[in-house]
Amino acid sequence: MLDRAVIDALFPADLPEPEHWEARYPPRDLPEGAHVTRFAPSPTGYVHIGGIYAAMINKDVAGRSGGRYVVRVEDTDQAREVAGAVDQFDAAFAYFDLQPDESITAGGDYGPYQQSQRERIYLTYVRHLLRQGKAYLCFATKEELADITARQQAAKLPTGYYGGWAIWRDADPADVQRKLAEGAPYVVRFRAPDDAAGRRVQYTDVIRGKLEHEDNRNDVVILKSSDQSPRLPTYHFAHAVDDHLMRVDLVIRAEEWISSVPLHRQLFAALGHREPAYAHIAPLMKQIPGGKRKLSKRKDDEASVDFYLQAGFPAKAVLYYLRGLANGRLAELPLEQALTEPIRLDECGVAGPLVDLVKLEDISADHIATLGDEEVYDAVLAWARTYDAELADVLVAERDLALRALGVERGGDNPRKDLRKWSDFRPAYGFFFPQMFRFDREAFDSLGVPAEVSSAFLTDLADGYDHDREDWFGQVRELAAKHGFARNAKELKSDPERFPGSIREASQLVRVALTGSTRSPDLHAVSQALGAGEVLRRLRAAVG
RNA sequence: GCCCCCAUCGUCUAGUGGCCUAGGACGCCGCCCUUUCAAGGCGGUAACGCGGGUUCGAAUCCCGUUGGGGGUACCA
Repeated sequence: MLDRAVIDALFPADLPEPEHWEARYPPRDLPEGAHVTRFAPSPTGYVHIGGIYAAMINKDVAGRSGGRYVVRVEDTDQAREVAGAVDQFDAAFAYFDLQPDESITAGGDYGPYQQSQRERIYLTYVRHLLRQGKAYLCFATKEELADITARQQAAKLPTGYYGGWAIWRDADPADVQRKLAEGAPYVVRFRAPDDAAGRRVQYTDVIRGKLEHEDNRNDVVILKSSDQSPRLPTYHFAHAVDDHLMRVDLVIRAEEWISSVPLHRQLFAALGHREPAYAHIAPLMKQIPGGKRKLSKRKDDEASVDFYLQAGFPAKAVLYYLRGLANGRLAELPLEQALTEPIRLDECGVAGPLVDLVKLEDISADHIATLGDEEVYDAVLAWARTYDAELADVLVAERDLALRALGVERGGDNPRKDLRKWSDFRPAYGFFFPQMFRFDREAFDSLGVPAEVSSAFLTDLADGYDHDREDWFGQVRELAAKHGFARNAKELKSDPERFPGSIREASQLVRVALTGSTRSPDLHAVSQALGAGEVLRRLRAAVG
């Protein structure tokens, strides 16, 4: 073991002792049974939808218990850091109403909430471990490490830096000092307990129950290379320091961390910190040909929160869907109720669910159908301001028209469900606005009605158009008959040669003329929203 | 290679030894309604991965196997 003086010389002279930080971050004064949870994203890009999922569960469990929910940014990997990521986190949390009780922006008594600013805290504990011989300096090079791994693989041994393979674990202090004098860069490794090899450990996961593992025997790196500044810890060590000092007592995180639990427990024990309870949630998956895999930031658009924001899925619909994934019970409840019911950890599934966008759209359409016209208008406008500027301008200029359009067949017992997300507004309702209306000649011609018949029919309709007629559709019906259309599809079918089409085709001519599409809400309602002038203009334009 | 997690209709799931002829929701298919498109109503399709045990009895317990997922980094 190195002399204390040698160890201390490695650190700033004014570095506090652990007691200082203990006093600075005292145990929280919280009611019995309250939990402190956290979400710890790394700023390597946009937020993953799985992150929203985890954040939602963390926040719900903490809030429900009367505890605290904190967001801590894990920016210890400077090489992978993406600028602006933290702001994106905040924007995503705001959209989904998942604001933390404590974070970089929200503040709090247990900060800083960004690991790159906690260097001195980590150094205190690294020095503490070093002085006790529970950690040591390692000068192994990349090449040496790769060589160790290769030899272990060849011998079918577990890979890692442990036991006899750990070349600096029991190095002669003189050799260490010589390296130090040379200025060779080093990392600090945790000294796994000597009796760890072959030992099995058990712990109880809040979601999965009893879990058993081989104990950790790797001397993992806890402090990254000395040739970097600031000196930052690895995830594992930061977890053992930060979650203790932030007084987090319930760690809810993704399943990929299960294998690290034995290590984490050793770290907590070595530091003399009380270990938190763990709850490992199943990762969100994606269907791929022949199976499924974890949603990947790189490969899958729908892994990104941006995807949901851009498409304009209402936050509540996404939350409702996610809650249903976490607790199946909630999926059976009405949305508003599911949003307020607690998420229970012991009801969380252990198998990774597939993200089903079709289901999400269904949920979302149902939800939007319950919204009032003004609510939809406001939401579409808010969405359009960042994702469709042209639409936003039109919405502002034509507020009344927009509201009338949204009023068509919405509300009541059987509302239209043609909006699954805000980006559906333009294709579904855009035609209402003269600025965005495009007559579709191709759709018009594809109806198969001879041009002279359709022209005569629509001209006739326009000439005698009665906008306020009580039986509005009656005039379409009458003129269709006058121009030789069959009264119904059956009649047309009985003698196809005799008619230019049926009342269906006649209706569709009017529909395409007025809406530019063969699909639209009720024609009478559309005409009323449009106004007589616009109806006539479109009728005549279709005639050409 | 080594370690770990998981396994019911296409999807999310209910199911904790007899209530299971395996239930619900979404999707899908069909029919009804209808001037179109949605919506809605009604009906239907569809699953316990496989092999051994234990038991009077297993989707449920045990073992094995297969399949999927994850870890094994100075990424988190």
